[in-house]
Amino acid sequence: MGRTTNYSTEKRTMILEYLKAHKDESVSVKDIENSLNSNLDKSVNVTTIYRYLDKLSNEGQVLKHTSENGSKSTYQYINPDKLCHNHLHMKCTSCGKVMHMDCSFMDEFMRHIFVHHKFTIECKTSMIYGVCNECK
Amino acid sequence: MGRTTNYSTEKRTMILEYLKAHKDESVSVKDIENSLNSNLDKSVNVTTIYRYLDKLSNEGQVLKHTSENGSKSTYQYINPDKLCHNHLHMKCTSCGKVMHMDCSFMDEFMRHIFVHHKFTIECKTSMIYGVCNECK
DNA sequence: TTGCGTGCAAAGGTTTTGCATGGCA
DNA sequence: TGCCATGCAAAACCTTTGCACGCAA
Repeated sequence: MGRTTNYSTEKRTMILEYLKAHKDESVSVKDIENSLNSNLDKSVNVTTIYRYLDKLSNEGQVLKHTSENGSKSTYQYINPDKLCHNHLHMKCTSCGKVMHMDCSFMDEFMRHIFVHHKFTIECKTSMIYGVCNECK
Repeated sequence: MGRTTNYSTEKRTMILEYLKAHKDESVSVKDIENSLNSNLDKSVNVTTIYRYLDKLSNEGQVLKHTSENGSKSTYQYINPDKLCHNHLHMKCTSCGKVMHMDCSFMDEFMRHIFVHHKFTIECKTSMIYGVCNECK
């Protein structure tokens, strides 16, 4: 969790702002690229996006998920105060929204898994897919 | 679920037997390829493996998962009598073993998610990662 | 000035597709 | 015989890496 040097650059600001603006979703590199490069004068290279996302992911500021039936990873900004390693996440396969399962039942669930299935869940990399209320 | 024509060929038998022999794990195409092609006289092409896995996946005979921090998919054979769309699965990131969470608590969990989070889980594509008892 | 950030091109790895051939039913 | 299965090569993607240059501190 050691905070490394963190230059503030225009490109990084653009990427981070996109992530913050879409904090309810888990977005792909393509999403970011397409959005940022619609402003033709201010473009960001894919490599830069990958590297910065990787950095943010290591610092715990975004969650990285590699899932669904493409081989594409998606990334989601998380509020610094959210303890995302303590609860699971549910992603709507229709609209892409990601919900935090941060309720008391989560603890019960983890305990059950641990006691009855002898399995220690790693929330950070797990993702539950399904359909949200609005999309039904 | 409509059963399509299903030719029985030597290659398919080889692949299916490998899957059955590793039904506790979710295996990659590379795994299958490497294993089958250690018999130098009887080799199977990667394309064939992909196409057959795709077919089996559509028929519901294997679960396809695209996860973890590589962009690799893994596949797991499931017994025809297992109702894998009714429960979640837990995969050990260390040994690759996949456990079926088919217990009564699962229903309770699904109900909680549905009632309190207004979210309908799709078990087939979801995967919970963590570490199993033996690997701890 | 120093070291990190960025872009470009190229490479690496996984998965898909087109096409001709082979093989089951 | 009529399809489907297979292999090969190539293409399509996503992601990573090397290297030279740019830029924040």
